[in-house]
Amino acid sequence: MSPSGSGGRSSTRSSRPSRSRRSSRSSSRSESSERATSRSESKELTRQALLRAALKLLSRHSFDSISLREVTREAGVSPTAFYRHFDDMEELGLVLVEDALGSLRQMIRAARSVTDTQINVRRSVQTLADYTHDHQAHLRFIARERYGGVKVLRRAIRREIQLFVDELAVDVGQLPELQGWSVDDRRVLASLLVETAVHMAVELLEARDDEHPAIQRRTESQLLLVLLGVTRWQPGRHLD
Amino acid sequence: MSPSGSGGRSSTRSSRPSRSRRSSRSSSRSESSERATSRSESKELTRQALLRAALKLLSRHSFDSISLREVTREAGVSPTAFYRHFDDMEELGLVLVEDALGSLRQMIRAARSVTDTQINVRRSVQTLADYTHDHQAHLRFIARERYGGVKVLRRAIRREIQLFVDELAVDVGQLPELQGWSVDDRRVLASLLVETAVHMAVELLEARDDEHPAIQRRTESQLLLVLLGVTRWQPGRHLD
DNA sequence: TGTACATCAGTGAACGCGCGTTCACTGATGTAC
DNA sequence: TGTACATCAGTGAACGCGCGTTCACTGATGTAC
Repeated sequence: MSPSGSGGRSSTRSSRPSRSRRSSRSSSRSESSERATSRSESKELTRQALLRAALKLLSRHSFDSISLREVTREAGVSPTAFYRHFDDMEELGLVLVEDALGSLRQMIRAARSVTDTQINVRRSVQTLADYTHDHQAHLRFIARERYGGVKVLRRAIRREIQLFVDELAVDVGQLPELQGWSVDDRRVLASLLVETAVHMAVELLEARDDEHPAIQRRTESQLLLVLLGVTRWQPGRHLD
Repeated sequence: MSPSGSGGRSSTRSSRPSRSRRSSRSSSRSESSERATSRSESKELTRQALLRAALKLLSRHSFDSISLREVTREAGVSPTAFYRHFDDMEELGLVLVEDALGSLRQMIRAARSVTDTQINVRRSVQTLADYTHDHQAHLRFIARERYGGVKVLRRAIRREIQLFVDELAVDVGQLPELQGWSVDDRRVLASLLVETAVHMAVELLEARDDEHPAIQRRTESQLLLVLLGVTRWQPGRHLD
């Protein structure tokens, strides 16, 4: 049975074509087979269906509490098929973290231009908000598991967020106002910016649509407040 | 069987005296019975044992994934005894949220004096750090379930944190630098301070002991950065 | 104080259910010639 | 192109287990007189 096969157990599931994936003309293009990767292609489709199914379940439950059988049921596949793709749920979880942090990494990169003028703050916040809207499932998963019940996932998320902060710390070092700031001072700023961005993202996920503008405006103000502080900061002098 | 009774299923459990709770002299103090509340007292002990057991399990797992039987096993009580105290796990969870937010409320109150001078920042951060250390289980639970898989808990936590922010927003309004700030501006500041405090708390919970000083110092710097921004903030002028 | 009855916190057996994992299997896809 | 064999993604039955909840119960605590 294919991921979208006729199992008929989960009531509403998006159907995808599981056969006839080759729509190009059948004229022999070359000597190699025209549809050579068919088996591995369909295996990959099932793998993606499992990941998508898990992500869907994770919008309502924490990783800790979803079962292998639930995931395969949602994916339209028998429980045993799972083991063709992952050793266990934990391995699937780590793949999800990687995928999701790809999203988060892009989001944080979009925040890089935050540290300049007021216009940029507003535009960057809008970019972050759009990104959040387009990657709700991944971001919700990250927010949920960042302090969730599965240690290995917490660790993986924590490590990646630290990398974002370090990256942003290097980046802000190029701004004129921050000449002469120590690495530590730049990390202080970077983590505050990242946390404020992440906080906006998770607030947007929790909120009703009509609350979004207020949340974005609040985040804009908070970033401006921080940036005003930056102009008065005396590197290394505040904590003597 | 009492919470600390001879069930003998969970291997290491702290034993508490379940009898002889009256240590005061037996001289008839009044006409009413000297140990009249014995039955309700021991019921309360079991209730507390269930809550404590749940909190202990929640240090390693999310609420979503712990079972009623696990909780009663940890509490040293039969599964059916649970229903003498709570309708279901969700009800127990809401009680835990209330208890834990009592802790968080005190913690945030300790942060109120943050908004003045550098000395106060350092002292307030230390107060928050001490508080975190003393209420690890409650704070971990809040951090985990704030964006966790159980909607009713998320809602309860979210609502209470919003109350903290509002409370702090009123409080900072009395500072000389904030005269003339609108309610919205004060809330912007208050939520930034609360989030920074909460973030420090959860970072401390995740970190090794030797990492704590660095986390506290970073938080001090972040709060100072924000407070520097406050002195340059022009109420209502930044978002025209 | 003593006795007879009521209350009720906690018990233990039983139930049907979904779980993770194993196993031998099926049949379409892929490959060698 | 055609045939014979190999590969392997996905299947379905089976297992033992822990789950939430029900039920009739026990016996210590509480109360009325």
